[in-house]
Amino acid sequence: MKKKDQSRISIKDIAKELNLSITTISFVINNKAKNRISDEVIAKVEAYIEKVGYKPNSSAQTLRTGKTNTIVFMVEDISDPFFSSVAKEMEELAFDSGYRIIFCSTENKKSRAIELISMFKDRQVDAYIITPPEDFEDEIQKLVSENQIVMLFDRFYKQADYNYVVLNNFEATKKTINYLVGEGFKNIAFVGLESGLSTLFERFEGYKEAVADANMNDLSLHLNFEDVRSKKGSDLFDNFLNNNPNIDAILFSTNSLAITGLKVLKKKNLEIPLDIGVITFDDRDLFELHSPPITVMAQPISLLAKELINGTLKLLKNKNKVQNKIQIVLEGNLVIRKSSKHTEIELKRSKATRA
Amino acid sequence: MKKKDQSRISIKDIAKELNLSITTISFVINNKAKNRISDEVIAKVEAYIEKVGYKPNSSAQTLRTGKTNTIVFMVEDISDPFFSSVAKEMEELAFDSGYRIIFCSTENKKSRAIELISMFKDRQVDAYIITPPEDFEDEIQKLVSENQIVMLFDRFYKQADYNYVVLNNFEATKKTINYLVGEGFKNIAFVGLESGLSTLFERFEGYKEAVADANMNDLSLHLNFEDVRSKKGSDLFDNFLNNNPNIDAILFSTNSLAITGLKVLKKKNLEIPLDIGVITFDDRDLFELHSPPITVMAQPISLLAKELINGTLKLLKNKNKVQNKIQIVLEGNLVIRKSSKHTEIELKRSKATRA
DNA sequence: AATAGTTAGTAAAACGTTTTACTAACTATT
DNA sequence: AATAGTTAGTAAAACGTTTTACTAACTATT
Repeated sequence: MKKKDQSRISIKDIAKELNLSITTISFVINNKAKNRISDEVIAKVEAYIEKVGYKPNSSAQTLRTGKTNTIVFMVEDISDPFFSSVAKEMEELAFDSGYRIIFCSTENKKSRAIELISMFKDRQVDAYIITPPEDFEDEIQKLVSENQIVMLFDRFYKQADYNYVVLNNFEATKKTINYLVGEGFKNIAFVGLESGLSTLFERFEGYKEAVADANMNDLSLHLNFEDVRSKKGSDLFDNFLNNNPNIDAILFSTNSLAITGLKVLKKKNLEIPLDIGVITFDDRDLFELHSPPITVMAQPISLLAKELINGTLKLLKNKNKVQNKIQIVLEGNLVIRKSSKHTEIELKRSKATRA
Repeated sequence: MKKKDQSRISIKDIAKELNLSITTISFVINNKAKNRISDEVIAKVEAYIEKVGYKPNSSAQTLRTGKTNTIVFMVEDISDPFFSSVAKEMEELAFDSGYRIIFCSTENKKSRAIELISMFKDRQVDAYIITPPEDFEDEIQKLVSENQIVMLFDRFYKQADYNYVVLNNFEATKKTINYLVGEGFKNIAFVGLESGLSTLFERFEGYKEAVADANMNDLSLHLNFEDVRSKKGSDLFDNFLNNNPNIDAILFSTNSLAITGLKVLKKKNLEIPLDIGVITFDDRDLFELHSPPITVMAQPISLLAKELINGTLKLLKNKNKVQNKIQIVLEGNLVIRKSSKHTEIELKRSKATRA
């Protein structure tokens, strides 16, 4: 019957079929028909759309309106459970609002992040949720100055006026160290990353302040991002332990660092917490199932996802209006397990004495 | 100078600026200028494009050509490390070929998968890589009959003629069970999912055949997908162990099942492998770091990602030509660790005797 | 009866590309 | 010198929407 039976139906087809103009069809589709088009016609059009299962062509809509209903979520590494679990919850929330999330990984590389942004600009995404790699503020600034909607996640630039959703890393770390001090640990080490990123920087600052408050020394090791999962990283950590035999507890600044670290501790046959207490940022099944279970400073995944999506949707809704920046700082949640309990140590010691 | 200085530059702007037609510009952009447009003009246009940083508007291209350079990757759960690590490698490979991957999670729900496919049809993605949920063959069939490019991943429909990249689950499981038999385990249990999905079905079939070959009994438990991470799942597994006290080894059919299972084993204070040997499908940091480290039947992540992308790109390239189905079956890789070694058991026993 | 206002629509332009069918001007061939 | 072929381009239509500016036919008001 139809000329091109195999391709999708368009507004034009509907208009022809119902003997109406495409304008009328468009008005009905976009709920702009009230007080303009008679109720009967509206009903007729809606019924026909329902019947044939018409769906607008989104590239045509995008071409015309400039909107894509797409939000990009650019993280360091989508296979890191912290990022992928936030991603999954965001996907869920955004879907209900008619938005799609596109995920991608920067590998913490500036050049890759620039390439990705350039590609997404071509695709006219509506908003950018970005976990910026090292040395990226200029690019963020550029994006913002081009009137794009930008939300920073996990790390931000304190001095400037951006939208962000982050953890209170400084306080979370202080709380963690204070807890260790309270448990009676005397030489608390910090294993972090060589980095200017706010997240990592603030965690280290929190550590330093808490340690100083307790009249303890700064015992810290900082690896390069690319060494964390390599032999070099393991070796550096191993040496660090050898050179500082007095260390009786460690805070790992990221979950990847903790995994590398735990492997080394295991190889060295160091018993947790008897020989060394352990705490890490970010919760994972791994830490819960570890023997002994590892105490963690957990980030509120669901809340982070919710704030990111709500914030971004709000920015989208009020685009082109003057609006306040969205700046949200959430608190971390210390989950205490056996790896950091001094009571465990005493238990073991008393057993050893009895034996 | 320009009328609309803030918006992006278009072909029209370039044509006007260089006193050429938009056709000419388009030919140069799309490398169709050879033998048609003089070398000087080509050079001039290319230089200008470079200078102003022109990038084509992709929704206009999509509207005109029907292509989006986008591949959707629909998995069960993007926060499952198995899927997210495949996703990450695919993203990398696809990027180099000018394609973008869009990830999304079905949660193994048919209705959700249908919604997602409908949305992606509106967005005219070029290809679908799908980990289908339960009872989804009709939908896949429909998609294929609409002349869409569809590649199945992880699970497939054996009787029909689809494109797929999967593990040889049957052989992988047989190999695993044969290994356990060789180690001297006598009552080997299988913990799987109640499911018609080929992956899970074949794993169970492999188990049954291997166990029968060894003249052992089928000792299996099958949970519902939604119970795996819940208390109900743990309780069912706990009861299963209580009701079958003779079990001396377990194969978990997925990594999530193993995590649930390991938590229960820990709570019950069962020692691995002394009280019970453990093997699971899929490798994760968790299994390597576990005490004792858990033996796994690992899937070849990088190879899976490579085959998926190469296969899909090939399908895209030869679209509308007659072409063979892409049907790839990869072998699993048994990584033996202490959780399944009978030598470990003997070591412990001899120690116990000496004590 | 003339005028103003309302109702129920429509025509046409535009978003930015790609591609088909054309052409003017030159060059080579008889 | 006429013709055929080639070179180097261009005009215009089309993809499927949204939206502005218009209008014909009523209805209400003076």
